[in-house]
Amino acid sequence: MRITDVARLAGCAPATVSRAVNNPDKVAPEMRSRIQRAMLELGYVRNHAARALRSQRSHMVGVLIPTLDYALYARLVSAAGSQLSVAGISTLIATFDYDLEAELREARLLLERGAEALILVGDYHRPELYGLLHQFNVPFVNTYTYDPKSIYPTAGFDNSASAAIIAQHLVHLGHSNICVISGITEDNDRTTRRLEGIREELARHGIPLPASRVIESPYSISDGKKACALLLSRDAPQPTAIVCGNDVLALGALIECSARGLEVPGDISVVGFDNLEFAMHSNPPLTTIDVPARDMGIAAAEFILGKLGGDEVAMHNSVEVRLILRDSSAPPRRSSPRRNSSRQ
Amino acid sequence: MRITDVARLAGCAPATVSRAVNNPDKVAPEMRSRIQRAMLELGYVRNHAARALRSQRSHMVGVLIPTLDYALYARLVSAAGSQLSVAGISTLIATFDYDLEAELREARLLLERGAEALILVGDYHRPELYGLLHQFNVPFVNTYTYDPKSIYPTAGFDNSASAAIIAQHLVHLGHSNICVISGITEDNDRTTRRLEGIREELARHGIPLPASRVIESPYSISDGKKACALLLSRDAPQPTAIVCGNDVLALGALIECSARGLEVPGDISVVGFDNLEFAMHSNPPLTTIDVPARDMGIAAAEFILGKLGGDEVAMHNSVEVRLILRDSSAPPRRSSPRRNSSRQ
DNA sequence: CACTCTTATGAAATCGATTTCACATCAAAT
DNA sequence: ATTTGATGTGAAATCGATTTCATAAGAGTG
Repeated sequence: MRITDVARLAGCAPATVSRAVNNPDKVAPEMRSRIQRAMLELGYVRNHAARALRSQRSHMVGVLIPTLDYALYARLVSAAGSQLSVAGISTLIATFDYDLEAELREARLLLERGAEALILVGDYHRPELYGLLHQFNVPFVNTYTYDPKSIYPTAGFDNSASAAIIAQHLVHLGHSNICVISGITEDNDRTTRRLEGIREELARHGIPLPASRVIESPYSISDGKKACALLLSRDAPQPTAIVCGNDVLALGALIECSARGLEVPGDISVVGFDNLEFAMHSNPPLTTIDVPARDMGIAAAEFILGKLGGDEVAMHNSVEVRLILRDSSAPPRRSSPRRNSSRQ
Repeated sequence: MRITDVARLAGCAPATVSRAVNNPDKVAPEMRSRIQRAMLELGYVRNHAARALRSQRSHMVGVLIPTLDYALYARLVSAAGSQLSVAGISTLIATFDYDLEAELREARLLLERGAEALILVGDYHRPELYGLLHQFNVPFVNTYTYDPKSIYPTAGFDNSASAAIIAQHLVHLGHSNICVISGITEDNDRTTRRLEGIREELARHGIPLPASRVIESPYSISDGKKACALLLSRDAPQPTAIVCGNDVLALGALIECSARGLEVPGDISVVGFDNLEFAMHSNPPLTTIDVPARDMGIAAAEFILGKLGGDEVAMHNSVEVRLILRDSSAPPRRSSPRRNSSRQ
């Protein structure tokens, strides 16, 4: 079922069929409908490999995300995907499980498969990846980060500043005995910067954050629970607030607190980051930072489309994060360790 | 950076480079390493389009799932993906948002892109999809379903029988005043069969399930809450148990019950289906059916690999579901509405 | 030693759609 | 009426790796 078969049935040259498919207005209406009919009759489906080979355009864009788990990146991926698909571009999804070596391997595969551009997450990547991108002259954009000073395009938000917002919220409520459950920071700029942002904001208010008050934890509810348990069983005054690097860890912390009979937010405040769906349904509902993942996906797609179209496009696009106040955060009790420590 | 460049640098014919890449043992070791060096030096990456065009093998398999949300299919996809990747096959992921027309469109795109096989979800598909698959002579497998009588290959489990298991569990506990929150059944064999399974099991015990006791609900926590609220505000004795078509709806129901001051399982039992991660962490932990999504993905991949390799493979593969007993189900209270209704 | 059989390599054809270039036709303009 | 330009179509070259077929060199055999 080749293009020549369609051409034969329609009584024209293959070139004309090709035009009818790719540049309909270059073909006379009568001929066009004849070709349409022939294609339908034969059930013709064009051969993408041949098309890509000759035209040097694959009409595919690669999206390289850490994981499909927890649907964390699902909104970004599907928003970008539908944005790209209206331009006739399909998305190739690849995951690397937070392993930058694997990311490099997958990127190579995507390029081999002809990806015309890449949407990445974060700005920590192996130098070889940037090299590849340069060598192949492939446009790309780092999402989940926004950094106008970066030489690489970004589409996202400032993780450090956003984390600072929620830390500040706790400080303003009166907390000073604060602990942090961070995501694993190794090879991960999002978790690293969020932790930095928290640390800096606390420092700005004269609150130190020694290593003993920070636990890095893998991304799961159970691990969040464990981390929280560890923090609460430290040989030290119990924290009045726990800042979590994401909502999943925060949920784990919430569960651990209630398992220990601690009231949230009465005894202890817990805050998250991401505003996943369950955050508004947890008990109590979670104070968190809303990350507009859809917008990021759209921004990334627009950037890529612009680049591919040869347009002049802004290198950096930011999306708006918002502090979502719910019931998991409140001022510390007056009889809290905070007073103790401030009395010292 | 073409294969001829590598050949020139290595001092051999393009054909030899091709062999060195695809059939290393057909090339003398000395020549092979010369070619390797040349490829590395030039940063050669092979052109997939050309390869696919000539060899008529795309080394790609399509996975067509309803949605990326809730990571419902993430485990299946990633398990299948890693299984396929060891055979040098990449996965193309496409989603259709529970719209069978969209599924058909996406399938066409996948085939156009050269997918050598398709992994599908469920066995409700547009007839045209089966037609396409036949026309292209592309192997495929329906996952999330197991039906040895089907003429199409399946890899999964019997949704009806599995739902019956959990319904039976409630009946054995002594419940007879039972309501159901089902997923949307239109165009969806999984939700349809689960509901059927529940209905049949209850009927087997002489418990009818009139339409007034069943609500179909979209897939989200909020919708689960709403559905539960609707059931609980019916003008009828309150049910002693609610069977939910999946864990997300069950979580919504759990939340709604506790918002109404109903104790689970004291006042009312709630059960789910899927055993997502949060099910063990909900309050109370959720009685549910464990669906081994990984195993399904692996089974599907193995089937596809076998088919592509021309092996004789079993048409139908089942995976083991398990009833997971947790604290959200218990016998009805003696003073429960059940007694009232049986007295009438 | 002649002969067959492997094994390693190269030359050239090939996959199927796109694209360039050429050509014919017809309308508009001088 | 001739020229110019626009438009629609076809012939043939092309994209880059693979594969077939041919051949040369070397290994093994009687």
